[in-house]
Amino acid sequence: MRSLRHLLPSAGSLIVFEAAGRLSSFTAAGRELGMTQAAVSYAVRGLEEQLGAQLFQRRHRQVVLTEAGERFHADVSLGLSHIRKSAEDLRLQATGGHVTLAASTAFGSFWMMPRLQQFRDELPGIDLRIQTADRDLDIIAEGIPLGVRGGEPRDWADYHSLALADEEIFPVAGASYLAKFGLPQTVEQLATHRLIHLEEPYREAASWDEWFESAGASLSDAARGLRINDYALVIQAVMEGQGIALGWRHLASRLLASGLLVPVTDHVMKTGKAFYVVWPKNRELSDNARKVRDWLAAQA
Amino acid sequence: MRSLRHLLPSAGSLIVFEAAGRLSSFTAAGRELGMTQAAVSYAVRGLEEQLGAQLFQRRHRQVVLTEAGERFHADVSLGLSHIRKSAEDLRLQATGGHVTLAASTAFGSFWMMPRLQQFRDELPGIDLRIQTADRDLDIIAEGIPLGVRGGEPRDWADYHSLALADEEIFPVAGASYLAKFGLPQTVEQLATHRLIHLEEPYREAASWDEWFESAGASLSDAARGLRINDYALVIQAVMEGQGIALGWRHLASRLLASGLLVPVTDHVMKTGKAFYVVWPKNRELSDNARKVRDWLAAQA
DNA sequence: CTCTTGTATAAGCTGAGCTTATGCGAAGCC
DNA sequence: GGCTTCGCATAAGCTCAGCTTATACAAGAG
Repeated sequence: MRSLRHLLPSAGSLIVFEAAGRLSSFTAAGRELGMTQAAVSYAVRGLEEQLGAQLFQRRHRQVVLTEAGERFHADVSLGLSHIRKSAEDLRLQATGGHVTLAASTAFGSFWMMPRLQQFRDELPGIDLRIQTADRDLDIIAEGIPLGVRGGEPRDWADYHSLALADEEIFPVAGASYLAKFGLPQTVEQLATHRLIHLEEPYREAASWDEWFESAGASLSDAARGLRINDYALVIQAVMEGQGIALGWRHLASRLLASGLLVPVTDHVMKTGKAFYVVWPKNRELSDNARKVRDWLAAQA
Repeated sequence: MRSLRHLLPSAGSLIVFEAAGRLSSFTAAGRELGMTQAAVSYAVRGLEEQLGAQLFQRRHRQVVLTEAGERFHADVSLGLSHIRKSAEDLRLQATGGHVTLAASTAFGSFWMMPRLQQFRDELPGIDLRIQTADRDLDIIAEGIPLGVRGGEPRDWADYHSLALADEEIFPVAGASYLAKFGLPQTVEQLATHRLIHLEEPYREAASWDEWFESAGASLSDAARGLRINDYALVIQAVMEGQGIALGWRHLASRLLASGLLVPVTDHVMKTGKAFYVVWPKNRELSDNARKVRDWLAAQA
């Protein structure tokens, strides 16, 4: 089986051939492709010579496909249109219509979803796609224009970044839990309640131990309580009254505002880290991706 | 809708991309395509830049398609394989396996068919295709390598030619006709019989008038008798006893030898013309086409 | 630690892929 | 019939896209 590279004088001559056959004219094909008639003539002739078959009958001021040319044209036309559609989709995704944002499930659910209507109102015509994952995606490698990450920008040498929110962590409980067990008034009381622990396998997240330490206390039995490996599920459990969990302000703020979640104690742990929208240094953002980035930063 | 020519850095980069994705290696792709690894790297990078999307993750000693790259690869692979198949078929037809011979229906039926087994025995492995038509095809324009024509080579400036048979014409009848009406002994008697006239719309063929004139006689009522516009049908009618028709020696010889046709009178009209195998001056014959040509000429 | 090997990239080369200009011929028009 | 139009083929010339060779670097393997 021979490669097309050996079968053809150049792959570009296929594109030229397709246009000439469709338009029955070398001059019209040249116009469409931004070339001269002479270049089209040479390209078609090169193709005919390499394939050893006459593809066109040359008529007065016109060319007509031979029978063999007709068959070949049908196949080439089908193949190229397939490829063109795909290339256009890919380019659209990369440079236009679609913009993909890679983020955690929790960010998607609790930060972006409550703001989606606003996003649509302010940036109509941009098709935003959230790609969630249980780890921070290598968006450079994946060809995704934008991501949201927690941490410190100095750890991401290949990325630009803009801050979205500082990392502020405090306990949150659901109303039904508090109605049943009462609201803890002090850090010490809190330690006696049911605590829900987040255990993400890939992302580093602050734990209850760290929070109590930041409050100048200690948790005597760290093993007690529910353990869940997805923060979105943690929040669901809290709202259903299964216990108290640590809340990240930027994620919990909408739920707090609506009363679905209630802050517990007045101690807030500030890690010094923050959440950022990031994008690759090695590639220019499309106009739309830049707009999405700027919109995100404006929510800070 | 943008042309592929504007969407891609070069169409050739599609072929390179297809191979690299299939082989997960720029070095292996270069080997297959007869290029260096560096050229592959540049081609893929050009494609990525033009499309604005990362197609591969670069790993140690390996490349892996991104999700976007996978989708694009599937489409490119499908499109290119479609085109490759077609190009291979076309090239095979033009240069190898298939050889097409353009000829009249009569030549195909009465000259070639009786010799086909012999052809196959002597030139096994060549797929000969007879393309019949009611006129002499412009085989240069149609991209057909060989043709059979009656006439004079000086009328075909663009063709080479080799003689197959002189044009010799005499009346032939079927056995059932002769059993019923008797065998005409003289040209004058012949004139009283049922004569079948050939009226081809495009090819110039000798008529009964011409034949009688060559025999020094005249046909008093040229309108009398069956008129048929296809010589193969003329011969069928003769064999079914509908009348007597003019026979061309090179076409009728096998039928005469088997007794299906009987020569009438001993007058033979020689036009000074002949039948030739012809092929275009502007293009080299493939090996197989040359073999077919030589085989045909050897039947003379 | 050394070695292997496959990707990226710099520097340089060259001929494929055009361009401009012109010739030719088939149609159409008057 | 002569004249005009215009689209294909082809000659001559140009140039930069598409390579090549050489080298740097890094991830694995042993």
